[in-house]
Amino acid sequence: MEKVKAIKRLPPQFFNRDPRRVSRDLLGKVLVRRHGRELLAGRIVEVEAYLGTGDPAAHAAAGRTVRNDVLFGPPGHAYVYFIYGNHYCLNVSCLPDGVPGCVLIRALEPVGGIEEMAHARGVSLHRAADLRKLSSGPGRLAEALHITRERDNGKNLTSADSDLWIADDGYRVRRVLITKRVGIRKAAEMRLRYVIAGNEFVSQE
DNA sequence: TACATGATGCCCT
DNA sequence: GGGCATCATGTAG
Repeated sequence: MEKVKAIKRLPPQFFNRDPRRVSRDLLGKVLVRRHGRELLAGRIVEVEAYLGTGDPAAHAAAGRTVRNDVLFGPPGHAYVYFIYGNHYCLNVSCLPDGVPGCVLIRALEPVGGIEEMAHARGVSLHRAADLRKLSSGPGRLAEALHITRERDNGKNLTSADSDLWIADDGYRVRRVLITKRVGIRKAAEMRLRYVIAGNEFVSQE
C-alpha cells in the first residue's frame, strides 16, 4: 500500500467528458478511501454510465431535484444515494457544471486495507472465494469503504484534501467488455455497462 | 399526508 | 431462482 501514496489522483478534467468515455477510462483505476491512518483501496473492474439526456434509467432524467443536484454540478464529485432501504451506491459526476451525467462504480478488486474491508462487511476471509464478497457489487463496495450519503454525497473527489478519491497507478486494462446494465427496468436494452473482461471480481458474469 | 417505486444483497430452497 | 427487508424520494391527491 505504500505505492498508493505515490500514485496520481485523477484531475477534474478527467471527468469533464461524456460518461461513456469516462466509464471506459475508469476501468483499472483505483478507488481509495483514507480511513484513519489506513488506506482502503480497490481497483475498479465494473462501471455503468448514466447519461444526462436520452437515458430514462438515469436519476437525472426527471430533471434537477434536491436529491440529484450533484449530477448537475461540476465533474468529479460523488453522488451517493440510498436504495432499497439498505444500500448505498457511489457515482461520480461527469461533464461541465450544469450538464448532468455520471458513472456508477459497480465492483472493485480489493488491493489494500483488505482486513478492514472484511471487518466493515462482516465477512471472514477463511477462503479465497470470500474476497469476492468484499466489493463485488455497488452496495457491497460502498459498505467496504464506509461510503454513505451523509458522509460523502457532494464530496469533490479531485480535491487534494478529500478522504475519498480515484487514482491512476499505471495499470493497463487488456480487454473491455460492454454489456447491458444490471438491475434496471427502464432503458434496460442500452449497452452502457463496462467491465474488465475475465476479471473475477465483476458483480455478475 | 399517503403511496408506489427502486442503478441491491442476503438468505433461503 | 425467488422472496424480502426497509426507507428516501418524487408525485399525486
